[in-house]
Amino acid sequence: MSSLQPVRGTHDLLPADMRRHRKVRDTARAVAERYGYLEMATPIFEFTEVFKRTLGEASDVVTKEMYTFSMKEGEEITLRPENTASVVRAFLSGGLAQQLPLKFFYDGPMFRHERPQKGRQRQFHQIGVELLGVPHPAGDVEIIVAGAHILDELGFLDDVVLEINTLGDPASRQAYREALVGYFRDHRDRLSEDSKDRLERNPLRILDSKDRGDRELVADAPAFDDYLNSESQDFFAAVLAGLDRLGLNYKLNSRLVRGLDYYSHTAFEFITERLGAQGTVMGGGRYDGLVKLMGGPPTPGVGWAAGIERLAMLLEAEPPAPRPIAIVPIGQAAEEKAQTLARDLRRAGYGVDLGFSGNMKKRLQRANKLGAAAAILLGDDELAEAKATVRDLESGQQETVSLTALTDCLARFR
RNA sequence: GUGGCUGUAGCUCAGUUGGUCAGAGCAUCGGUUUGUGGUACCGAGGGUCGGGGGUUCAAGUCCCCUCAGCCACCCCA
Repeated sequence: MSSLQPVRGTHDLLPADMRRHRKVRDTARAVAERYGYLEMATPIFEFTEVFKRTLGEASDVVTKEMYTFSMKEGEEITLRPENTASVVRAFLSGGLAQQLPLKFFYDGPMFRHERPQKGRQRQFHQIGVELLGVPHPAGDVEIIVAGAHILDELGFLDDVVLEINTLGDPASRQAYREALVGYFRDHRDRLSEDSKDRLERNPLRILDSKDRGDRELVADAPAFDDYLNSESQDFFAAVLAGLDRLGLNYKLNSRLVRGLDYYSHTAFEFITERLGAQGTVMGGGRYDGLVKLMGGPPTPGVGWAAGIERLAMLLEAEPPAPRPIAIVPIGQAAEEKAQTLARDLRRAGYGVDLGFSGNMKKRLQRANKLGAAAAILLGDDELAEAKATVRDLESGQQETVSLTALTDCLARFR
């Protein structure tokens, strides 16, 4: 392997990629702010314990996907594999429990040592929102609707379906889980290898197995509905009613589950067919047990996270690069004048390209390549009269104006 | 982590049964045009054929290992 290759599963974001990412981030942040979700950021690493405790010792992420480092002082730190645990940690560190409810938006890199694939990298980026302190189904509804709103603003709500399910409250969950484990234990020999493993670590996930044999077993497995107590049923019904009221379509999917114990009630994913197997573009749910699990006061929470790379891939239009105005000096005197002119125009708010070398032809070629909207030709002829020639690079038309009138003349290229 | 496919100039690719097979288009650079870009024409540079090892008189072409990408599983955003 060449040391000049980027580390497996990492990618450089060159300007064109960056523009797509920024489009996603900026759109998401702007929409989130309309719902009152304010941007915040946590460090990209935390004490390993923060993730171990919350994600569960047995979870895939903790057992094999974390980038963990031992520091000289004996501390163990981990590059964050997701952001919810960090946000809750910040909530507790900052003593924010007095200010509920809280609404946060974040974006940033996450790290997971998985096998790379399209839409799945080892360093990837997420945007996300968290709503803390709201026990009502209206909170779930707001979170989901805000997510849909972002997808809509990005232009691909139609390419995505919202799948939703309930995991019930802890009591319902526990009862169902026991019934499920009992059922699958009785048929253990018919389970796939993967599912035998899941049976110990995360039995609910068996429901979502793609294995044929598993699916046959699942078909006759106990149904969650029979174990949902009335409170849980009412809660879910209220969430769905809220979505209905706001006109957001969804598809019930009883196989959609979350493995971790702190999850409860609502679980949802926005899924697209356009990205192959990595079709989940935004996913989240309610995590009423998390804050307490981390040692804080019992505090309900709901949120989602979305993969920026995946969303960026769905973007139809290439976000355009900024179009500068090119200054093309001809001759030594003009070159010096061009520097002060560039300064003045930039201060006036224009994007200005001033090349460092080359004759007129070269500079015009460069201006064209950059997509410059206009070129300002500065030669001896113009300088002698304190004028400049402004050339519209689209139409090819040009006119000579006095330097004092230049800013006005350029206004249409803004 | 498991299985499968792929890897030739900056990019997209062609290279037939191992023997002028190191090529094309685009891009880049130069010229036609020493005050006018985008079009056109002419020309040039650029590749240890992902890397390493092996088989052979001879390997881009066959074998092994390795790295990376892609697809699926797993997991999830």
